[in-house]
Amino acid sequence: MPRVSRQQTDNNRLAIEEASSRLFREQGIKAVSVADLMAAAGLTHGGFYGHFESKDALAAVACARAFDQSAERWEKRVAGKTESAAALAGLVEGYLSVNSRNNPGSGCPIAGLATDVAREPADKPIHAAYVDGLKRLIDIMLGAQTEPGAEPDRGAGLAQMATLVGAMVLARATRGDALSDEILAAARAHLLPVAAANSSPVDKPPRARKSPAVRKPVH
Amino acid sequence: MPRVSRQQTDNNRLAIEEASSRLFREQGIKAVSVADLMAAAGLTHGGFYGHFESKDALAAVACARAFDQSAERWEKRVAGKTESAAALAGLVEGYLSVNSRNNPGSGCPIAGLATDVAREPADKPIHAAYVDGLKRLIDIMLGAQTEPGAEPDRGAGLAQMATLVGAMVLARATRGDALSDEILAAARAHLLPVAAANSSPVDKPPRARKSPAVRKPVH
DNA sequence: TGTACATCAGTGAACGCGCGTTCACTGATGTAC
DNA sequence: TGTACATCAGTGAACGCGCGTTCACTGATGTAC
Repeated sequence: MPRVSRQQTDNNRLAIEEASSRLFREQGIKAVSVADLMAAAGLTHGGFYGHFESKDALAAVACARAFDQSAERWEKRVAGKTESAAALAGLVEGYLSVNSRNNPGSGCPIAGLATDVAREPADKPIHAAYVDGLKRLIDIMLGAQTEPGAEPDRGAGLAQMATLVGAMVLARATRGDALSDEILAAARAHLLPVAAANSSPVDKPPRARKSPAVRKPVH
Repeated sequence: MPRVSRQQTDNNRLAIEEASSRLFREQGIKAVSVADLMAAAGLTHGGFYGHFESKDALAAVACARAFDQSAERWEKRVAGKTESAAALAGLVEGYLSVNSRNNPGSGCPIAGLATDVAREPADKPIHAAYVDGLKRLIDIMLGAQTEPGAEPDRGAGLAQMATLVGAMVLARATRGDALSDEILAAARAHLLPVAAANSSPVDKPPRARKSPAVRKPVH
C-alpha cells in the first residue's frame, strides 16, 4: 500500500525520529540499524532515504529531539519552585532516579549519547546538536540554582552537571550490583545539601517558567 | 610462517590483550572487529580463537587489564603524599587532564567503557570485570582521601568519583568546543577545595604505597 | 648430541549473516480540468 | 462535483562490504629416542 497522505507522511517522519531517539539512547547509534529503526516506526527500511539523507543526518535530528524533550522536562521540574534550593532539588531528584537509570531510552541524552558523540568523527552533524543541547540544559540548571538578581556560579553549575551525568553513567554500568543504587544515593545526598546551602529563607515569588528555547535546525 | 615458540605465543596473547584494551576504550567494543584487533597485534584474524573463546571473553580480559593498569597508576599518584588533601589532589589532577581527555585509549576504563558495559546484556562476562575494577579504584580513592585512622566517608567518595567520571565523559563529548576545557577546569576547582578542606595542617608520615591488588581471573 | 617426527600457533579461504544505501516498481493520493 | 492522470511515499530485492566464527592446511617448534 504505497503512497500515503501528506499528513501520514509527516506522522511517519516523526515516528522515525521518535523511535531513533529512543533506540539510539538505549542501544547506541551504531548498534541500531536502519532496518531496526524503520521497523520500530512501523515501516520497511527502503523508505528511509525519502525522509533523511543518511543515518548520520538522522542521528543529529534524533539527538536534537531528545534534547528538546529533556529541556521541556527540566523546565517543568523547575517551574513554580519558590527557592533556588527547591528548584535544584527538583532537578536532581528527577535526574538521579532509579526509573531514569533503568530507562535510558527515555532518559537524559547527555548521559545516553555522550560516548557515542565522543567517538563520532569531529565533522559529523551530531556534534553540533549535542553541544547545543547540553548548553541549553546547563543554562536551565544555572537558572534554577541562582537566586533572581544574583550572578550565576557557572563553575559550580558545571561541576554539578558532571556529578549528575557521572552518577547516571556509573549507575547504569553497575546495574544489578548494590553499588548502582549506592552511587545514585551518594550523588543525590552530595548535591542536595549544596542546594540547601544556597537557599534563601525568605519567601520569593515563584520563578517563571522560561519560554522554551528555539530549536535550531541541524545541518 | 606458522607454529611459533611458546615464548612468542605468550607475547602474542599479551599483544592481543593490550591492543584490544586500547582499541575498545578508544572506539568501543562493537566498533572494533576481531580482524582489526588482530591486525593491531601484528597477526591475522584466524588465530584469534586459539587464544580466546570469543570476542566477549576477550572483552572481559581486556577490561580487567585496563583496570589493572589504572589501579597501578592511581596507586602511584597517591603514594608518598603526606596529607589526604595532597593525595586526592594528585588523583584529581592526574585524572582530569587534557592529555587524559584526548587519549581515551590509554585513559580510565571507568569512563572509557561505562556505556559499552551498560549496553551489554547482563550475563556477559565484562560486567563482573567492570564492577570489580571500579570497586578497586573506589577503594584507592577512599584510601587517599581519608586520614590514617579515620573512618572513610564513602558517600563523599562515590560522589567525587561521579564528578570525575562525568567531567571526563562530558569533556570528551564536547571536545573541540570551549565548553570542554571549561568543564574539566570547573570539576577540578570543585574537587580540589574539598580536598583542601579535609586536609590536616600537621605533618604526617608519607602514606605507604599499597601492595597492588591481586588480579582476579574473569571467566 | 643428533635425528625423526608429532604437535600445534598462525594463515587465509570460507560459512551465514546483517550492514548502509540504491533502485525499479506499485498504487493511493492529490490535482487539473 | 466527478473524472483522468501525474505524482511520489513506501516496498522489497539487490549492491558491495564487513562482521564473528570455523576449518583445512602449513611448517617451525618441541620432544622422544
